[in-house]
Amino acid sequence: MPLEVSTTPPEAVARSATLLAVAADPLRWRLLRLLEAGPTCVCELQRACDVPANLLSYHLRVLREADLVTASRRGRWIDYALAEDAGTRLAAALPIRAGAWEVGDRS
Amino acid sequence: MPLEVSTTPPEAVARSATLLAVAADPLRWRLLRLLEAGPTCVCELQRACDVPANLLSYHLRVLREADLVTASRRGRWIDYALAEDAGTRLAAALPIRAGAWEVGDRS
DNA sequence: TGGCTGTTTCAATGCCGCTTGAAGTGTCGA
DNA sequence: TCGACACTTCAAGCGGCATTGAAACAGCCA
Repeated sequence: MPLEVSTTPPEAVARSATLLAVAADPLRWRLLRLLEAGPTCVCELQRACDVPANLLSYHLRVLREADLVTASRRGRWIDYALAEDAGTRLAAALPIRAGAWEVGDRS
Repeated sequence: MPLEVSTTPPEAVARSATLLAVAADPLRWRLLRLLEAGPTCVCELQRACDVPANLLSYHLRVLREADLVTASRRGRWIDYALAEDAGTRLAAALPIRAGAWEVGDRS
């Protein structure tokens, strides 16, 4: 018998991997980190990141479609904010947990 | 003054993003999860994942080069195991932490 | 030694995501 | 209504990474 482990369903693996991939881009990583400080309008993000506006917009869209951030228009500007569960969902998407090798072995 | 945040150095961002990208592949995600149960030889991983041997070897190499796993030969077989700090390093590579929105807003 | 299994490396291909330039939408002020 | 500003969308182009097939390497056993 070849070591029976509770196998994770393929679509759950895909979801986790995809979510991690969203955070695994340097620019998006930075955006998430910036937004941790609170809602921020695009122009401010742009000043902080120094990238062309359309590129910024593209990556913000990726974050939005992953439901990691939300956007809301305020007059002429658009504020982006971390989704409430963003941190939780990212942490949950990791394949292993910190210190896991110590507990190990759920039989 | 445009919201002074302690900015993360570019190479640190790159390291984190790269590490996350390693975990963000479905097959590698699965391998990490499998290895969480303890050291496992390649042939067993192959049975669990159902992928060609050379492809498996490629992804194990990626994990090895990211220092997320270690390999050790045992006779004819090669055992792979999670690196001790694998979980810690992955968790530390996330741009935001769970529950961060609650503390939020340092004005 | 020769053959077999387990595992890795090499070379080549194809696809997907990042980047870029240009055009489009929406809002405000003159 | 016109123009300026903030931001998004569209259409290519390019590069890197995952995948594949074939060959190489390493250890065991006859």
